[in-house]
Parts: sequence; C-alpha cells; structure tokens
Amino acid sequence: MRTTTIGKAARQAGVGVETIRFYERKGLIAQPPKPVAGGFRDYPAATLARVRFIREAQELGFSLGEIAELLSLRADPKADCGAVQRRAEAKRAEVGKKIERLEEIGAALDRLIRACPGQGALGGCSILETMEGNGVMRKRTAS
Amino acid sequence: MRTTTIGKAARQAGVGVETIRFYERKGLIAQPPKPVAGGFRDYPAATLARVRFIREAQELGFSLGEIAELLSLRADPKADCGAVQRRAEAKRAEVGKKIERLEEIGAALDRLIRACPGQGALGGCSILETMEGNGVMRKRTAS
DNA sequence: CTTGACTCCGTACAATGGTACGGAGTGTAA
DNA sequence: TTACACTCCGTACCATTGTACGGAGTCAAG
Repeated sequence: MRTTTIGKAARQAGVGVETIRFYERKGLIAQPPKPVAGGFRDYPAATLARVRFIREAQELGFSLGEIAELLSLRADPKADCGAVQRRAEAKRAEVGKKIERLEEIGAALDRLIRACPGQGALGGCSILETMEGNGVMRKRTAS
Repeated sequence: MRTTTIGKAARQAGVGVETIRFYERKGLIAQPPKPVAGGFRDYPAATLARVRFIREAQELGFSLGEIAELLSLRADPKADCGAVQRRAEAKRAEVGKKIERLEEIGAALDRLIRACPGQGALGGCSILETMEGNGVMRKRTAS
C-alpha cells in the first residue's frame, strides 16, 4: 500500500496537517522517521488512532496535558503497577463525575423540551431554572 | 443581607474576580448596576449560579459560545417554541454523544485497571489498545 | 521533463479564555 | 479618622491550541 503521507493522515483523522505537526511538537504523537531512501514520512494507523482519540477527549473537556496522561497509562509489566492503577482510578473517577454532570444537564434539557409546548403556567423556564433544586448546583455557604 | 461584592461572589463561585469581569465583558452574565447611592455592585445569587454552570459546562468540553447558547434556551411563551425545542434537542443529542464517549473511555480505564495486576500474557496494554477492539495489536496492514 | 500538488521545516500570527497591574475611589474596623 | 482591604476600570499580558506562510525539496501524471 502507498505511504500514508501527512496529508492523507490528516484527512483520515479529520484534522489539518498543521494540527498533526503541532501534536508531534508537543510529543503527543510520534513523528514517523523520514525514509532512509528519501521521500515522505509514512504515518501508521496507530498514530491516526491516537489523533482521533485526542480530538475526542478534547471535546470531552480534557486538555492536551490531561490527554497525554491518559495516553501514558499502560498496564506494562515494567511499570509500577500500583502507581498506574492509582492514576487510572483517579481518571476513572473524573470520567464518572463528568458523566454524572452531563446526565444532569441532559435531564434539564429534557425538562426544558417537555416544558415548551404546554407552557403558560411555567412562564419562562431556562436550563438553569430547571436544574436548580436538582442537585447540580452546590448550595452557597454564606460568608 | 450584606451586599455580595464581586470578591465575595468570586469566592462563592470558585473563580477569580477577573473571571467574573471577563464573563461580564463577554455578555455571559449581567453586570449588576452600581447602586445609585454609591458603593459597590451587588451580585445576585442567580448570577453566581450562572457562573458555576459556566465552569461546569466548560469542564464538559463546551466552549463559552456553546454555553451562551445553552443558557439562552428558554421555554418562553414569547419565543418561537419550535425553534427553542429544536435547539434544545440538538444540544440534548450532543450531550448524549458525550456521555457515550465518556462511557467508552471509562470502560477502557476499567479494563486497564483490571489488566494490571494479573497480566503477563497481555504485555503492555494502553487505554487505546483496550478501546478499539484491541486493534493496534493486530493491525499491521498499513504500508 | 515539466507542471501541479504535496511534503518539510521554521517562524509568525491568531482565537479563546483568562490574569495581572495600576491608580483612584470606597467601606469598615480599630 | 486612619489604615487597610477591597472595588472599579482600562489596558496589557499570558498560556493553550492551533493556523498561516514561505521557500525548498519530492512525487506522480501527462
């Protein structure tokens, strides 16, 4: 098969060429070696998977730094298993919290959608109003 | 009750004073009027709730622009109900997708955590490898 | 063997989301 | 009534995350 040049790689991953290069500079993905015979770099599928994962994780509110941590978690016999596990569990907890908060927002949106056609009594009901008294917002501690 | 000055408001919302001002400039929250009698602005609880919502939504991967859209959704008899509903449903779908993707990442982390102590056969298993049907191990086809 | 599209690399510029600073005004507790 | 913390406002600066540009090299088709 033909070499997957950076342009093809970018198209397949749904990003720009410059974004790939940027991730290389940041160490988020490896830069494939330049063929000894000359020519263009060949981007392996694994690197494309990494790029897709990065984009996805970004949309879920992880920074590139956090994503690097996620990607560096490996259940490797070489590594200190306990440490990896602890980091993974911390990330797992973060993910769980995000899911919970998204579910609250989702529920609020559902209420908003249902409130709409049969309104009248409600008289102006925003997503924040449907969320209050519903646990998303912590109570204020006076000061 | 004492006036909730911008500093108290910021502390209660868990952000910096400058962040509040920044959101005001961006139109994400209203700037309370300066008391006619003189003195400092008084930040109402509703504004603090908005700020907390903004921070939360940001951690879930929404940009300030998207958050403004979320906050502008209102089941208001005045508004075009159908349009609001459609926008709310689009947001709801986005939220659902985020939840799904987070659940995949969560499941991958769970597998990674379980793989750790009893491995040996697995020999190096990252979050990416546990995610896509363990694809990276077999897929050598690119070249 | 030329043309056009693409790579490569370095540097510069930009949008988003804040943060910091400085000087003048204000509130309040000692 | 004075010290001190805080507000107010404008402007400047900053990190993160890309995007754009320009010149030289490379590849593939016609």
